[in-house]
Amino acid sequence: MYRMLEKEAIKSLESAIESLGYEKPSEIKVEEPPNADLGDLASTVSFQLAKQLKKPPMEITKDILNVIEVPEVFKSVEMKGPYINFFINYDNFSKLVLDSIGEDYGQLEDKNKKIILEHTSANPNGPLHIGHVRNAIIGDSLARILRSAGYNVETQYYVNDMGRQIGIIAWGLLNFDFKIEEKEKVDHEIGKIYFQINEKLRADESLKAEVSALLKRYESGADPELEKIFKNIVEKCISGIESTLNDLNIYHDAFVWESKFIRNQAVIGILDKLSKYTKRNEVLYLPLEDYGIEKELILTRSDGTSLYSTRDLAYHLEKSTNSDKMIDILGSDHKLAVDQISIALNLLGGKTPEVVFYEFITLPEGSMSTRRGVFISVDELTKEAVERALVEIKKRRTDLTDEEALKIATDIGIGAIRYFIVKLSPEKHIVFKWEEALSFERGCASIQYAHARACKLLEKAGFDANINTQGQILNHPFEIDLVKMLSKFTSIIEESSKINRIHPLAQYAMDLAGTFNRFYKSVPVIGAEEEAVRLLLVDKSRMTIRNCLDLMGINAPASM
RNA sequence: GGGCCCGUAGCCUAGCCAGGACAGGGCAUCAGACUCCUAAUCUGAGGGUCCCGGGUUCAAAUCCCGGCGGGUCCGCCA
Repeated sequence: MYRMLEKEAIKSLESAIESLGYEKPSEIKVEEPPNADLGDLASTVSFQLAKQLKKPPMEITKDILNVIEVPEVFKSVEMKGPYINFFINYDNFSKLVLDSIGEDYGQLEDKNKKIILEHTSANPNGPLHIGHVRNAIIGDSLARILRSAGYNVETQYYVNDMGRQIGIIAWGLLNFDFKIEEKEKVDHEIGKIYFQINEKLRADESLKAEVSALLKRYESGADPELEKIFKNIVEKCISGIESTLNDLNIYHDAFVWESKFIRNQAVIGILDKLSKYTKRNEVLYLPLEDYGIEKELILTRSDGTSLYSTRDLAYHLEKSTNSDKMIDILGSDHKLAVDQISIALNLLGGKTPEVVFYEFITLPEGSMSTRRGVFISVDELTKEAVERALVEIKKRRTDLTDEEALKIATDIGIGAIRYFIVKLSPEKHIVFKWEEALSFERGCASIQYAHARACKLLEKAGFDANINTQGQILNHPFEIDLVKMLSKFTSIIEESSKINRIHPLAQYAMDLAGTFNRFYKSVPVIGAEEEAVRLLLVDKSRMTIRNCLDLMGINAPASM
């Protein structure tokens, strides 16, 4: 609804400028004035025209105001200095906004486009740690936003089952008496084994050749026993990872194993197609100087085996064929690799992936490493988050059963984690601190709290959606603020989906909750003369907050 | 050494791509608000060389150039 306002304002400005015979600027923008006294939308078009017309902006503003036709949704258009400011007619607008909000508010029209979004794709050599979780949360939230914006989104986890890491684990299981015993969560067990085998490899460098030989044997596909061993490790580890992700409300539509692209000959086919561009010394490589990249893309090792990039190329080509658009979520350390792959992909006739890069999460003492066994696992983080939330809820509610309290604490704990990640621009480096990651005041919990308040209020009032609001209007300033805030939801979704960024949603959710809480605190609902229309406003707020949280993968408990 | 990213109150951060009205939030600090729909809330206050220096512009946190500080990449790793 907010977008409609902007469009109406711009349209009226355009026709005013046209009727004055001025040359129209290439783009007319409207912005929000710094405070409500200055209206709801403002244009600086007079500044833009000043140069061309050699007239002071103030005079241009006067000219425009003389001829402008005020669109119906606005009460007036006024001159505020050289700015042209629009004032909304809230009697009409409020009704329009309330009418436009339903249970599925935020679900935009089908765009009829298929997007394959790859995220997480962590190596199956141990549990997810808090570095990986940034990828997963960004990916899952973006997928939700894109779906809401009307895209058909398939999320994929690319499973690296052929990498050196898995080779190391397999080699260790074959040569020492390590066993996957599943006494604890299996991905954690594999992570420990991986760490221990690395210790042995560090002690004796010559053992690395044995790992390479094993990888070569696996890639050849000639050893079904070995295949079983690799598959077993990877499947088990992925099952642990998947359960971690599920705890965070993250579900992938597909898991795509990279070995598939060796077994189905896709990699061979690609090497063949690229052969007119590739060169060979000890290795097969694609020179990229002509494309402004100094570093060549290596496609096969000197022993003839493929590399991650080679397989990834095949994977991207498949995604390219099966979608209108592909999006990858990747750590910014992959920037060079993506540039390289993209060029190769274009040579092969594939599309260029859109990539969301994020910076690392590090610990105060330095970076994490599965190999060195230095990391905080996502499972630890989740457990801690829920425990802390449970302490908070027990402080406030004595009427709940343990089961009810745990359920709410889970929603709050997970919400805190996801919100902590979602609210930040991905290009910001994060130094992980428990207190920052798991804050419950003015954090995600306060958004969930606003929702719970709305639910409780409606319940108490015995609200019925078919309520008659005849003759009641919203005119309290906090009601107006809330209406306006609600109306912005769809434009935030549209905007976020356009730029593949999720943090505007987080900001919006916080602003919306704040606006609702202010209204709740100062405007009585039950027993008021305007009770019906206010209840309706509360109900629409409830839907909007819930749907907004859902786009971030956060549950909205009805009671807290 | 070269490429990319980041630098905004004690701390975290939005705004930067598409330059516009006194740079928005949050945490922390201080002062207030529960006989009234849940105080995980709300109201108010203090706190800023928008890293530094040039430039472009009527107008720069935002664009350009040059520095400084931090991160990251430059593997026959993924």
